[in-house]
Amino acid sequence: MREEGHSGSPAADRVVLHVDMDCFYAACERRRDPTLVGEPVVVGMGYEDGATHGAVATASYEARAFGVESAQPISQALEALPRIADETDDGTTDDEPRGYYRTVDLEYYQSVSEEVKAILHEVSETVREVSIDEAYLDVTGRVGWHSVDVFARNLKARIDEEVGVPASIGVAPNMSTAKIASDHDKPDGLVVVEPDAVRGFLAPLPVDDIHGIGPVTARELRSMGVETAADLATADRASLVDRFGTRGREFHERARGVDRRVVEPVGRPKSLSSESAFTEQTADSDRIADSLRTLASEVADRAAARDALYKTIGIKVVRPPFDVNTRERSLSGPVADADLVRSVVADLAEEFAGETVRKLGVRVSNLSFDEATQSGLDRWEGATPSGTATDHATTTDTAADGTDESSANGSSETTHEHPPWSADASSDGETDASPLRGQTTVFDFV
DNA sequence: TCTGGGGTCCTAGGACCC
DNA sequence: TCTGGGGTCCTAGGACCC
Repeated sequence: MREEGHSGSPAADRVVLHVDMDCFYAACERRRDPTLVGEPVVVGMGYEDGATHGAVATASYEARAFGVESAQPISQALEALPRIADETDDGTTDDEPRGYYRTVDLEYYQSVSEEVKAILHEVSETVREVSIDEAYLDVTGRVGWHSVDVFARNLKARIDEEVGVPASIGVAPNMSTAKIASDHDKPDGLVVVEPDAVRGFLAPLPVDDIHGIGPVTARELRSMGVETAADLATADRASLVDRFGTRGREFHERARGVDRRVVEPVGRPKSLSSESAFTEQTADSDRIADSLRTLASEVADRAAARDALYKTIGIKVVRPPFDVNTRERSLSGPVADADLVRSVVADLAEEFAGETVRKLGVRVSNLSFDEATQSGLDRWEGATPSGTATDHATTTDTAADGTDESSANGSSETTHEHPPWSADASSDGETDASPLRGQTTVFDFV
């Protein structure tokens, strides 16, 4: 990420919003099925109706109240909060709490996300979309600190009224603080941290509220006697760098409310991957080979759909209990060739022949996006196969099963484009005009 | 707590080159 | 025979995020 140079202007000059949708997947399910409003909703990944495997992708606050957490195994979530559909089962009393379980429907969530993002782009020229449910806006020069609270409240209201999902917004002079602010009063929160208030706002927070500090780093920091952002802000920089490398310097700055990153749109992806877990661990070599072939094809298709060339092909093999192994091989030049992906994957997997696995993955990385492929392959075909074709030949040599000669330009795979989002549900006509909660937490003390 | 899927970034050692 | 310092690329693993 680019950093603002020297420049006389302090970072405090920026007005950055972090928009974070609340329990986004669950909110989408509620938008589609309003009877879920106010009910405990659990959205599971790798989960199918009636099954017990998979993990919690999102739990509504009502479900969280029963101890359901995101990333938790579905089996555990079901213990904490049985499924509504189980009601016909015997032996349970009627007043036992029940939850609605749904399977992720990413396409639908994407379509809802697009609607939200469209609004964000309308109100700000500078938008960084971080994920399906999160974005940064830089509205410096458009909105001042005196009016940003009204601006943000209107934005929240628009998203709620026009799309029908709740958002929390944090406003601060930089990305890091805005992110923390949006998290501070969830759900449906609005927290404004003015430049003079940043240090005071951050000071009491636990270190792991800082983006980039997870459980491992937090534990290590605590062992150094660093518990809060204030501790971190006043810690000795040199020893932080000593312990954490370049991240140490970053942590120190973030804790002091310093973040020179500029809000800019995300660029091209750096890697593409597909993975999938077996419902039960297996040593069946046919199943494993099959699964790898499928994953390889998926990844190659997705790369083709994005006009991406890749130079590195890798696999991930997870052995019980949870032993993650990765292997990768770089080619001598970028290619887009599904057959090659499959054969390199098979080759890399040989090392694990006979092993019991619980999960497999395939990844392509070292991506490049060639203009030529964007405007159509024809121009390429006759032109100059030389460079990549020879590269390719050298790489297939290393492949055990000697794949036949196909060249970088020649993925014969048909690309399965996703259909355009079929957003059903236009605006839900009768949702009560969401009352502006009108509550803003403004940190403007010094 | 027996663990889903899609990503990003950092580290560290080794190969290789000049 | 012993051996400097800088740079880049490759690979494996790990922390972290949503």
